Amino acid sequence: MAKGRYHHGDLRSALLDAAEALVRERGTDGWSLREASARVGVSPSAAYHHFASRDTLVRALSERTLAWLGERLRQDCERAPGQRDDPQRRLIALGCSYVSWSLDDPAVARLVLRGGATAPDSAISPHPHDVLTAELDRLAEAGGLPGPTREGAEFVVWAALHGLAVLLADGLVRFDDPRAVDLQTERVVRTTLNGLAQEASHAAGRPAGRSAHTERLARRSGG
Amino acid sequence: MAKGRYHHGDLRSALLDAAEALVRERGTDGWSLREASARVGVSPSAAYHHFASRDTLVRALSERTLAWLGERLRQDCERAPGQRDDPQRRLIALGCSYVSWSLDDPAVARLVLRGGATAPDSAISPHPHDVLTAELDRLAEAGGLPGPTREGAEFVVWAALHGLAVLLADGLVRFDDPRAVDLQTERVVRTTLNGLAQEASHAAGRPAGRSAHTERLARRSGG
DNA sequence: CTCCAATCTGAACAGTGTTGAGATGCGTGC
DNA sequence: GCACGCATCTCAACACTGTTCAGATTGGAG
Repeated sequence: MAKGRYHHGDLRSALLDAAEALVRERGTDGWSLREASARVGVSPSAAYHHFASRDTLVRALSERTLAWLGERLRQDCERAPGQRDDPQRRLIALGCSYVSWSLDDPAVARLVLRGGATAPDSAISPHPHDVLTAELDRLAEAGGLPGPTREGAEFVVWAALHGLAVLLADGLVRFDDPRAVDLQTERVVRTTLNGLAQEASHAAGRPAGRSAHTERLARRSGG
Repeated sequence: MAKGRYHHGDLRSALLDAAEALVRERGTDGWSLREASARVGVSPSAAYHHFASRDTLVRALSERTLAWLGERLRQDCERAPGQRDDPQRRLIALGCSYVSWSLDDPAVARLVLRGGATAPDSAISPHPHDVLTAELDRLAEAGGLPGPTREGAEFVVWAALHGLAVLLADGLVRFDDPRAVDLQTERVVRTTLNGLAQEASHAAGRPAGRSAHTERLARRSGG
């Protein structure tokens, strides 16, 4: 469409589409702004009327994908197998959705998960992180996260899921059977949630002693 | 040293040093092979007698750093506070060392953790992953991972730690107080290990139903 | 129908990774 | 002590990149 026209119509999203396709074909960094422009049938400099720089384009693509992912996570929570209201099942579904996306679309996932798009403002809606937070709230209300355990629980669950997603997207971990990915993800979510729930009982023990890192910091600043 | 000499002496590691410094100064990707060569006082093409491409240089730097990190993790396990033989304490020390490194040297960490260096062969010794595995073995021998829980436990712990490290290195998560990082890391390790240890008792429940991902796969291949 | 502002083009700039032909000098064999 | 081979490095060039800017083109408002 729009072949031969001087004004393209919606060059902005056409460029985003081309960039996304190029990321899939040539890898996260194996493409150029000029290539994307050429694919859309437009001169390289045309892109600069829609994006301040190549990096801005990448960031925009990242935000678009992140919003799409947020919506997908939300939907897959609803479609969770078993009783729909089991908060743990929903979190497992969220995790599997997140991880399997990064495995099915690794190049794009690398681009997105590398950060930069997750800038503070950037009106990404729904942001994946917010979807996770909401599900954890649901679990807490159902009594799955007793006492003060809820606070900061996002970090723990998010780190575990994000870590698995990144390891898979970067190819640092491989599974032969695609079902193994789901099983592994389920295990990670279950383990993390169980560990969190159990936190209250073990809570007596305060973290004792400084870690090697804190030691280093203290030595450096003369503390 | 070696100023003005035609033959540099040890250009290979000099280039690695220059690249490492540039990564710290200008960010993970904000530097060029030419710049590194110039800094060493050598023509750009000289680098190609030591590295097949820029990417090879990056990978070599990555491997060098990974080996250094493995050694650091190993040492910080020994220097764990409290009783030196407590396997959980050792694992917490390992985690704090790993995470704090990625926070203290984020640009280099991004380069390394992005993968590619962790190729199957690449004689990285000691590989950080192997150090973790060894510590988990130690924990299992001490009875901390009952029954079949040990199998695949690396994935869970590694994912959680890696996730936290990557989130911090990419700036997606920030902590004001540097002590908070250690506390958060300790929480992640504790939670994960507790969750794993508890796995045996919950083990009756088999993973029920397919996730949305497996559903998609099944639909795609007509299963 | 005219004109404006948004949009796109074309040519140019500095800088990039990479290559190949030739200069240089270290270490080895005599 | 000396010549020579070969690893090492230089120089010049290639195609390509992101980016800029003056000017051509056009859809839509008045």
